[in-house]
Amino acid sequence: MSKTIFHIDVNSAYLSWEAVSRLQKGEELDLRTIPSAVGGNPKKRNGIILAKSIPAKKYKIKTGETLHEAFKKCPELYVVSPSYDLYMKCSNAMYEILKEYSPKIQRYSVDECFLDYTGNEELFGDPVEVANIIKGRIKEELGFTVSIGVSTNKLLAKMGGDLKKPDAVTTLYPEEISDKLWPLPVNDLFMVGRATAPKLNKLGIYTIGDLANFDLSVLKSFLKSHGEMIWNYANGIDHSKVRKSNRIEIKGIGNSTTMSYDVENIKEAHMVLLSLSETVGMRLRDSGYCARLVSVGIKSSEFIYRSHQHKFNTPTDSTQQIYEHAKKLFNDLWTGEKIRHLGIRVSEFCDNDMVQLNLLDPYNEKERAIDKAIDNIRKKYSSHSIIRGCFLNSGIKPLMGGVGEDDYPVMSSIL
DNA sequence: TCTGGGGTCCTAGGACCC
DNA sequence: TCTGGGGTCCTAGGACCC
Repeated sequence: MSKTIFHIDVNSAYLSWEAVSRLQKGEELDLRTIPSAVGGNPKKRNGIILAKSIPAKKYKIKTGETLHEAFKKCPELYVVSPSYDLYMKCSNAMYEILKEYSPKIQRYSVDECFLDYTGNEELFGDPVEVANIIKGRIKEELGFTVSIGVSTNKLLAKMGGDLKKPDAVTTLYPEEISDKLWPLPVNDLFMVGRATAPKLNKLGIYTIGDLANFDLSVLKSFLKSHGEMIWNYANGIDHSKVRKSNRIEIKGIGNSTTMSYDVENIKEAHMVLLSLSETVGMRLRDSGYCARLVSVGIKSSEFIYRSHQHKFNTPTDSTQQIYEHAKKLFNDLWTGEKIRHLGIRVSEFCDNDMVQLNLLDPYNEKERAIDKAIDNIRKKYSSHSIIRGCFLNSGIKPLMGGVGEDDYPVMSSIL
């Protein structure tokens, strides 16, 4: 029996949500009606556009470009800083509406969900009509617009929703693939990105249709399993399930930062690592896991990225231990190049069952108690209510991670 | 290209074991 | 001492997503 899947995607999510929130607070101005954007700190060299309004789009402002570039194109661009707590609230509110139409919902990202509508026709009615009702309710009750794709699997629903934005419901059923999907450029296909598209072009593949009708075995010899996957996608084949998730199970936690200047001495680099360890450690403990793999990555001023990782037998969630591992990895990795960007990631999780841990772990209870106490103070007051002394007057932020602003975004509890 | 930050998955090669 | 092949684990790096 064939399934019925919806893909729901918030249009320019961050910007829409900022606009709605401001209107609700009584502001007159609707950010969506002027050239505006959500972006990182414009004074820092790494400030970039995270989302833009439709009027901003007319100035050819693109997501991901620097604020500097954007201002050159549109000097009067109105830029606001991101507020992740707000986005999580909006995302949750949308999820609450979706839940009324099916229990099988996968929260794919903060602004995207898959919904398995299979078998619910008798309860709520025709899929396209219901998709329109959902779209209308979100607009009416929450104040922002979504695009919904309707089809028989997740891939087609997602590609379908992309066909028309904003504020639209679009079907992409298997019998519509050749008309609606195949004429599109191949890089519009999910999982065909910057690296794959030129390779496909070299094989004479320019549209999704070209890919769908290309010889699979030849494609596989060039692109291995990735080739087979995108060939399936081009033909509308996808057997993945809507994985029910009111919270997504996470596999890794990482934070990284581009420094406001290139770091060239080891002491400063270590401070940045400590700062990142603090954020990663807090999030890890908050998630209820311990990790047994730590990796460290460096991006040089020439944009060359390298990483080292280390796996160990005793899982940990201690800030201090994460930092010690990170420091060792960094010292192995660093050859003295100017450092633009540093990152730490932990993965290979297991539950942080206390009893077992205390038996196995040299990381003593005192250390654990300190981490816990600090976490509680930060949760109760603010993330900067307690910081390490070494950061005072150092010019280095004591808790790094997250985009732009100083506040550590507490997202891990839901995504 | 004055190129962010947070994720996931895959592959290749080396080490090590039987 | 030279030689094998298969399996698993670990690490580095690449590619993609939002």
